[in-house]
Amino acid sequence: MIPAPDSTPLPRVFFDRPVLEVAPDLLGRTLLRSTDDGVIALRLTEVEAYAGPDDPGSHAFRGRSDRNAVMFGPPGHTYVYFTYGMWHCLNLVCGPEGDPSGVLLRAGEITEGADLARKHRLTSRRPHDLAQGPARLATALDVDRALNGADVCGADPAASPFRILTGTPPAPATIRTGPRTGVGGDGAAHPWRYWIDGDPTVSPYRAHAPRRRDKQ
DNA sequence: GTTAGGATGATCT
DNA sequence: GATCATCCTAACA
Repeated sequence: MIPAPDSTPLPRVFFDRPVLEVAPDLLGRTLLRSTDDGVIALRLTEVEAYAGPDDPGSHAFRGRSDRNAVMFGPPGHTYVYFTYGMWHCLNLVCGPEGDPSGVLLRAGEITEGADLARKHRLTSRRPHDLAQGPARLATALDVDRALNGADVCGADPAASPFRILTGTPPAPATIRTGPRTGVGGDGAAHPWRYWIDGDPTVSPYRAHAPRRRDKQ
């Protein structure tokens, strides 16, 4: 069977580029998540780039650790971390091996397997809520630390829990950029958040709000 | 429609 | 002990 053009898996060379090229290029692509219960397809609509060891917003900013080790590894693998005590977030490692860059997958549209995604997400009222926001996205796809370091470009597609398909990239004019969510300080200066303009699944922007430490 | 606050734990200083 | 690339609910306009 000859796969349709838009269902070709992206090869590793796709991710072996500067992360600021890869991130916008991921919009409109389809992330395939295979589980024992079925397949979920997600059309990516919002991502953020985390660019190397000098990016103060990046987990790799303070060097390599057990937690972020896969970011320093070869491109085309997942980086999954646990945050805020209850949520997971899913990233894709980019750039050549040794360059700790990655793309945070922030939001997308479930195009297949919505029932399965809904089962993973306990509270979601509307279809566009299912993967609207990085933690929701990871929850909908049933992603946790067990999937950290998974190969997205493995030789045997059947053996991988993830695959990214060519999909249908949006017209460049509809790609918007802005500051990243929740990144303050020097990191906020860079417009390294990318989304598809007007897409209902894009998460609402929340500016970085410094924690109040007053406790009278 | 908006906003404030609580939940919750690994990681790093 | 502070931080954190968040989400959800309740309360209010």
